[in-house]
Amino acid sequence: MTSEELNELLRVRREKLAAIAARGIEPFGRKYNFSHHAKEIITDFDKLEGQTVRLAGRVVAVRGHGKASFAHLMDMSGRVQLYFRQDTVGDEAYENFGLLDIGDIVGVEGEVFRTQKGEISVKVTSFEILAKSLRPLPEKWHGLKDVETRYRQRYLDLIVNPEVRDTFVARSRVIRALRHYFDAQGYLEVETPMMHPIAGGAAARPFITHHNALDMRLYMRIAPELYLKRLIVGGFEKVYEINRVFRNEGISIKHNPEFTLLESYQAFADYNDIMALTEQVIAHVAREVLGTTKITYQGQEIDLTPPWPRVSMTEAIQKYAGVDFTTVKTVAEARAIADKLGVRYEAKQGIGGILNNVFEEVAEKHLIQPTFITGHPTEISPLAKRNKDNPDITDRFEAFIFAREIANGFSELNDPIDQKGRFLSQVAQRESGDDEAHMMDDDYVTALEFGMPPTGGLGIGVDRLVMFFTDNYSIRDVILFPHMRPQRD
RNA sequence: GACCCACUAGCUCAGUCGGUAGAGCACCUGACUUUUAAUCAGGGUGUCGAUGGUUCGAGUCCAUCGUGGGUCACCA
Repeated sequence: MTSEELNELLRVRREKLAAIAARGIEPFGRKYNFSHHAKEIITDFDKLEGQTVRLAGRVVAVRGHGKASFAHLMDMSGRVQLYFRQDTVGDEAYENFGLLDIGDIVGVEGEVFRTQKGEISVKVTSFEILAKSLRPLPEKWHGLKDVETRYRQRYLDLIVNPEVRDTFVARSRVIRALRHYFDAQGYLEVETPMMHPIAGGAAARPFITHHNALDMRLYMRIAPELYLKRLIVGGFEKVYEINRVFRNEGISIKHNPEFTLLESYQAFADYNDIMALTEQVIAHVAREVLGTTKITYQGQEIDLTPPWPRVSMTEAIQKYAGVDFTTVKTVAEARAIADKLGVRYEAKQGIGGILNNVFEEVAEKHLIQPTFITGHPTEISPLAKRNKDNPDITDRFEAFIFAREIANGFSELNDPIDQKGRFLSQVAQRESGDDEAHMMDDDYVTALEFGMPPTGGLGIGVDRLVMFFTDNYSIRDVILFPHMRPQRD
């Protein structure tokens, strides 16, 4: 909608804007010193009754009654009723009141009182227009439902749908609780590069960008992992980072191209320590944010109280498909099991890859209550330490809640020779067409050659965690501005 | 990337068999000094997502495209 094509609703507001200016009033004000928030007027009424208060916020409803009018003012805390009387504010100010629209930002001064019908209100003695609103807000009763508009114009969603504001307040509290937990455990919060010459630490396609002055290709990071472990080599014993990573993949109810990942590393620990850390930190966040470790997600009761059961990947397959994968020695045998279960696999996949496919197909959907799955194949875990008794699997776990992977951790591979070999086999996979396989990172191997203590590492998808704690079904509902295509005509 | 669904007023939604655009809220005009989804009287404000096609006639049928949602694939 261009300015040349203003419809009546927009035109009327522009006319009021001009009328306000013609009266010598700035329609876009400067500052306003407010004394209270709307919610305080309600909660502290006994103390504030008869007192003069100053509030600032958005007019969200107006009910005119001739020479007196009611309105509702909304600020960050909530809303409170305003009462405007011609004989209280004066004739001129009451005419100015007539130029207000729903959506305008105002500052008001007035006396706290209770109306005949019992609603706590502020009897306005004077007010200022702090910002004229030139566009109508969505409807007061049904709110804004159109999901496209909600995401593209999130500010409207936040103005009109209070539960959306609650979700993002809760998101902030989740992240704060995570930080508090790691800080209290003696972890150092660090920031590592967002732009990487080599995109490592996860199996994912990166976004590619370019540095002009250096004339070099850079990748937006897909994980901070390899940098955080360099810090462990450097002598930090406990580090964590909470920030964005970027993966050039499809968008879905569970995926946004940029998402928030928490990674932590603890020197001299192993994956068992990290499993304990995981269930403790998630339970801690639940208590901090919700006051309980028993949550309801999509109508399903979920008990986050530690400890969570530990089940190996092969045990889970045994349990849910009745198949013993531990005896498999050849790819042919693995394929035969997959075929029998109707699980698809690719030609390039070995025993480990097929095992993982079978697990995902037969077991994952059963993992509603928090569960640690352990013993992931070495083939799909190029950065994890091999199990002492079985080199084909790693000391790794994934935590599942509501059939969704919420955390991933392992004993970090600190043997540079093994790591080099793992990279080489990843490179071979890349060369055979797997563009999600790892790239060779010689600099990282060099770091390991200086000696990295045995280390336990953890990654938690923060957005998904927020989804659980706010009972949201789509990741878009816990990301303020989810990725969208640009609008076209 | 594939398939399915949706797109009508500022917002939320109706729209029958293809017959020329509707409601509530919002908005405009008027009345109203304790209302609260205020009320009362009057007013419809629209490129029916876009472009083609079929038809005497398309919001409606067909095709292509766009955007969004869902399922699948990939991933956390």
